Amino acid sequence: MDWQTLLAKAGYRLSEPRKRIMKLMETAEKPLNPLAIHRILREQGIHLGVVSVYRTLELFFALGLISQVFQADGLVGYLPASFGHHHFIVCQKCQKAVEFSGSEDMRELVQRVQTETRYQVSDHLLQFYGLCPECQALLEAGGNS
Amino acid sequence: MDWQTLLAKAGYRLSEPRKRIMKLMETAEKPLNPLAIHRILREQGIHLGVVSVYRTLELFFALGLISQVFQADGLVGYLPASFGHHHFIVCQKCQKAVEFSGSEDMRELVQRVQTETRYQVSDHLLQFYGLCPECQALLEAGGNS
DNA sequence: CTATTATTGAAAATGTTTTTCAGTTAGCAT
DNA sequence: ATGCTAACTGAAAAACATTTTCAATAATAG
Repeated sequence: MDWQTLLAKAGYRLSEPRKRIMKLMETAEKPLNPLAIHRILREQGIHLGVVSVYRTLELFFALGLISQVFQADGLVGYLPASFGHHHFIVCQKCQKAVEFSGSEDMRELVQRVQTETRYQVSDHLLQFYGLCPECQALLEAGGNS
Repeated sequence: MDWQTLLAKAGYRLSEPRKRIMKLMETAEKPLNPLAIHRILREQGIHLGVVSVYRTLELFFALGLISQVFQADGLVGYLPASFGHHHFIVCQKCQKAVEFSGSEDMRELVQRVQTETRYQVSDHLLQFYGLCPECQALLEAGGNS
């Protein structure tokens, strides 16, 4: 089920700004924050107000259509969220973000944390940082000179 | 080694605002953001500028003396960071945050992510959300009525 | 096609963070 | 203990980011 169907089923309209914003995020390789989205779309000649960006992101995030991605520089950006449980890994050099799946591997850790803290775990935030293949290759090419 | 020694060894001074801010975070059970820290200290009769709060948090974070804690409501707060590898679990009801240790349990996941994405993992962001013992107890007490 | 109302964006308002710079203070040397 | 230095402070201003207000526009159901 694509995002447009999900949006309609949730009772929201498919407006032009919403389409443009989602399309931009779908074609972006790195997370984009509200002001960056606004600037880029303006540069592309698409006329929209910054408040629409904020509202759209807020709605899409609430509906689970997009995910927050925490960049190494402290900024928070957004990228489309695929169906099911997923997280992102972000390149510390070029900010390119790629999704990886699931949380099956964390069961032991969750158990330990629950035992250790006596909290009842219900959710988690997980993200990795590292170097993407391309930046690794650049680094290795530079390292050999 | 306590935070004061670490700060001195890094070449920074132990000013009154810095002491007050750290003390507040040390006695807080929930993460505090810059404006909350400023407000609370002002309410306690401690006169300091909001810019000192921002600068102090920035420095302490850079030195690893405090950690960012992502609250369920989307806000980011800070709490003292203990030595070594650690993360936080935050109560979704009362915001109380407790630290838990380490990342030994994540080795398998890291391996899988590296294989899956071909990224070279160097860091990660991990936080859990759930109910603290006290809120669990309150919920159970309410559930039985 | 029309009517309805969700959605938009400009402008204003509000909130947050950073810069500037003169005054204050932590801590080192004597 | 005292003096000195430069790190640090905070008020004010500036800059930046986000939200509110409200009339106009547009998506979509009938």
